[in-house]
Amino acid sequence: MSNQDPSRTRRRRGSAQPTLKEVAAAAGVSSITASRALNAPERVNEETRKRVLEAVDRVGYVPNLVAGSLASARSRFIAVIVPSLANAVFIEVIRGLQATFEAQGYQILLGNTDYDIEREHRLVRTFLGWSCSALVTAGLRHTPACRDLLEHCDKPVMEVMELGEALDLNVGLDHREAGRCMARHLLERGYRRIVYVGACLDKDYRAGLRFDGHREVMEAAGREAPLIELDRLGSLEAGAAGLDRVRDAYPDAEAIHFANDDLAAGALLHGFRLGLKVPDEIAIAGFNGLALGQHLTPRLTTIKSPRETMGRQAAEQILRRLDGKRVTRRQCNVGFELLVGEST
Amino acid sequence: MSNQDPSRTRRRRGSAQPTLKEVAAAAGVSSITASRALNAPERVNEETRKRVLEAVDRVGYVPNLVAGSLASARSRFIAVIVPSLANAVFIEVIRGLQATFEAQGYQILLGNTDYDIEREHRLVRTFLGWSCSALVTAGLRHTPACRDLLEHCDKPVMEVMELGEALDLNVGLDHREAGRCMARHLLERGYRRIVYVGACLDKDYRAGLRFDGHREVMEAAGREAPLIELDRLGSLEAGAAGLDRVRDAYPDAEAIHFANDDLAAGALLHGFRLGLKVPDEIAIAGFNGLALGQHLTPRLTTIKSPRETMGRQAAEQILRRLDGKRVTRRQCNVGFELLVGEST
DNA sequence: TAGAACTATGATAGCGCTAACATGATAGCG
DNA sequence: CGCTATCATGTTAGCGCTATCATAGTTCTA
Repeated sequence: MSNQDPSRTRRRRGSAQPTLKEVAAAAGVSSITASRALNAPERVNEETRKRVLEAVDRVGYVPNLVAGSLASARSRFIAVIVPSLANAVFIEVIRGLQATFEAQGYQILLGNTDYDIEREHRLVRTFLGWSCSALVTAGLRHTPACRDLLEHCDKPVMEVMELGEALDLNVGLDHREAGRCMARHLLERGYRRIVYVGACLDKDYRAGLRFDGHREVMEAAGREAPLIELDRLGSLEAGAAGLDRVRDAYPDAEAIHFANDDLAAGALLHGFRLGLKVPDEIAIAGFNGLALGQHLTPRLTTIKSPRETMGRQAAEQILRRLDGKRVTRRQCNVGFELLVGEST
Repeated sequence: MSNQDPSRTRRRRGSAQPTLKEVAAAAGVSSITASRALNAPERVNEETRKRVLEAVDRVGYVPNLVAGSLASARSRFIAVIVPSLANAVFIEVIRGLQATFEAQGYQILLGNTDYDIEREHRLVRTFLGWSCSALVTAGLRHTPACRDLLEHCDKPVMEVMELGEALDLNVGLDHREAGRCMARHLLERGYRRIVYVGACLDKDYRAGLRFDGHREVMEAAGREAPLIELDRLGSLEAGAAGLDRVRDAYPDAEAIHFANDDLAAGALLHGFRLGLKVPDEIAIAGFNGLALGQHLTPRLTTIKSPRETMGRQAAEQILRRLDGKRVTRRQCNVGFELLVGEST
């Protein structure tokens, strides 16, 4: 059986949507002129541009960005990779990135690693496959293969959240120093038996860095630095459990340095339920500077990091680089601020 | 000055990355076989597949998804459009969507409208331009042009959060009924002078629907339904301000029905700072069932909606549709649950 | 054992757009 | 006035992949 119509050429129909060619025909110009009218208006006569825009409306044209990206070998995608969406901290960074990038016509591709650097690697591959314009990832730890990809992809790579030996661009803060800062504060307040409570420090290794700073200061002061590690990531429940575990394991503890505000707030609220006097019976400190902590009674002592700003700064640096400007300061320390409440 | 080598054809270099063709050459097969080895393994001999995969590793091939999408006229993108990233509610829905879609190899394209349906329209255009496989948007309200795009794009369109006259698929809950439910609860508890406090009800119109339900029940009971509208969206600060405004404007109010838990928790915490007895002096109720409310003392009475589940269900329905299966039940009510705490 | 059905692979032609080069018209300059 | 510079537009050839059709070999069926 032969083809019913051998003269008919092979058929393939894409999206059935109107294409630039049709717009061009409707406007009486070539398709490249239509393309320019949309993407580089200054290169086209005012009159012509108007005609093209009218034609766009008339035929209901929606640009095929996939085709455009393939042809130009670049997309207006920015890959953003974070370890978790459950943690408000990352959401705020994303918000800063998003606001800045969207205003410049970039679209964010969001990836979630669940604190797994293998998944990070997979996400990086995928996003590179989308010809993203730049990559933003939370943290400095990657698999060797992922490192390799990032180093050789020839796109701006931004590592946010922490400072250190970065691949390319880096906006963040010094977590070890933040840990030291809070430990010093607690010692200054006169507390001596201080327990650090973290959750999954292997995953949330930045909290691990803060603990390192904490321990450093404690040991320099000739004090021990006991650690309790919870097995669930930051949540109010986990914080409540943490308080119980400290009271159980270290009945004479005077203060608890929590790895983050979720845990600390959970402990504070739990302490309240138990009728515990904070900070007289036990002092509580956190990290992040979430709004919640500042609305509790007593207000939570914590360290505030400028997360949305961090996102904005990261985005701005990347945009500068994408505009062809050399970025001189590749590393940017956004710092942090000790907020002293009544909980310590 | 002529070209240095006129015989050389026009040059254009894409990403300088290895392509499928190179992989194919390295594996000694045609590029289409290499393509199949990666995308339809069952259509290729076991041996051949292995050789291709080795070649992929050898040359460091990263698939160009843009080219693939153009050729196949579909991408593994799912567009997700939410009004805000500042609101934990949407984040949780996104989490549900993300977990389900990512497991199936789909990538989420996240868009944020800032509660502006014009921006929603722009985002829909952009995402359609990316040949996304499906669209998820929070809510049933769109500009007419956006409606039109969504109706004619021939892709699964999922409207989440609320139930109603949907374009295509719909997973959500009945906000009006939720408002009724809480109003009934407050009346049953014996409160009579009840103030509803919302924030930007024109934007957060779902909270407006809940107020409608609330008012309906109040009026049926022969009671008034005073409304106080704040000008900042849900936050602890706004909730504190809301409590102050109610005490100022309605000194004899017995209960406050807040539009969401952020406001309610803010009020509860503020009341605590003021030394106000809740619920004796004033009862407080919220909506959402956030973890925070359940950790406060007194526990917040609220209505819990299964947000992550909503995301998962939405994703599953879409996946079913994308797999070619007809979805019979286009509308899915995920319901809600009244959580009675000690705050009422 | 002829034919159907299936398996494994390949050749070819796009997908819809834009980079690179080309062209013709007009303006600017000494 | 000839020459270059600039502007507005067009022609052509891909970007890297996959849909479609084609082909040869193998297995199954009656």
